[in-house]
Amino acid sequence: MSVQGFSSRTDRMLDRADAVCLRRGSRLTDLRRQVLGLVLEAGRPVGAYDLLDKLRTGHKTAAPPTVYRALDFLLEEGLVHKVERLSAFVGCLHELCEEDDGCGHDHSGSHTAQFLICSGCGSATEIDDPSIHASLAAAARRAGFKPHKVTVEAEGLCSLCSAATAARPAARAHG
Amino acid sequence: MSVQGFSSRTDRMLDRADAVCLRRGSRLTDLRRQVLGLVLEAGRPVGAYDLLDKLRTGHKTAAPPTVYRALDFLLEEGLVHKVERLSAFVGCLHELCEEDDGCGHDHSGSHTAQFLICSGCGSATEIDDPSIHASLAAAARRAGFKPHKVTVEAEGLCSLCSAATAARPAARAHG
DNA sequence: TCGATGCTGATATAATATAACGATCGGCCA
DNA sequence: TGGCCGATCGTTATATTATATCAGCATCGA
Repeated sequence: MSVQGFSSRTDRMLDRADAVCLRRGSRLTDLRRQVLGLVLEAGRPVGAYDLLDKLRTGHKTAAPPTVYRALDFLLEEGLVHKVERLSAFVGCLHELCEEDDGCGHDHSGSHTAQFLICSGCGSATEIDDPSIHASLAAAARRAGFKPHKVTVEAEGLCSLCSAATAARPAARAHG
Repeated sequence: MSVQGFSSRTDRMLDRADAVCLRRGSRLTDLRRQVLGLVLEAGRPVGAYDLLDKLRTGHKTAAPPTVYRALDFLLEEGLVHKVERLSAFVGCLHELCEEDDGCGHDHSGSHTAQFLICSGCGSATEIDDPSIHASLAAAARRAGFKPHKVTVEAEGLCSLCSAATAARPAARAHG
């Protein structure tokens, strides 16, 4: 059971994650569930040591390996992604979001992630554009390269920050 | 002047880099030239502290900021790229390679990089696929996102390693 | 000459990630 | 039942990557 109270939305996503793991014969332990919950609640890329701090509020003994091991598991299962440019982690909404039920993607084992990272507000929006994926797959094939894990990251300004910056050049964040 | 002897190929690339900087009004100082030379000679992604070690053979006093400042400059000028997945740096062949004279790409200020990273032999091949670029630009536009720096990294097996692995599963490297 | 700017030297420290070893828990099967 | 085994986690220590800060020095233009 969770020591911390997560939002009901997060809890539903955790239950989905649980089901996914069950189906695959892997175990979403309390600790892993806790870490995944923290990542999901953050709603933005969050660093391992930030997670560690939060984890410690309900788990005094946690140390770096505690959170890194949990993250390794979650990455392996495709439940979270790492944003390389930020050395930070985000939940994979395509796996866990109820709104995305019918998107048809199967992320299991593909380990591919595409992000639009806003340097204004720090958000990272996961896109999963089939045409980017296809172009990359084609280029790899031409090179005789067999891709295993693929990272696509664009850093720039989201629409809100871009509008805000146009209005007042010193703007740092929106909502 | 270089303290270390670089290959004549590297020297030619350094001269090109010098010309590029001159054209832009930036300065490829001895130190920066030295660091760029080390990156180019490596011929594969190389970590900042590896560079530091090499730099120290001819420059006893070098410290981390020495190499990071040089790398920041080189990144800004598009003369090297950072491979995020490896926290390592490679020369941008499209800027510096004589063979690529007529490729028509203008990388200046675009800060985009696409790599095929082989986990077998540690090579990182820069591709610069226009269709990947176009797909990404289109996806960003649809999201109202203005990309500034773009990273595309596929980790997997290059053709040589893939062949070697098929032949003898324990293989680690080719040539 | 003066100040502004850009580059480097040098020390210290922050931030991110892993190694290594032992303890515990559960399942599995002789 | 008892013992083995693999998976998970606790704990300490350390490795790796990156930045902050301040001082010195050169260059350039006013």
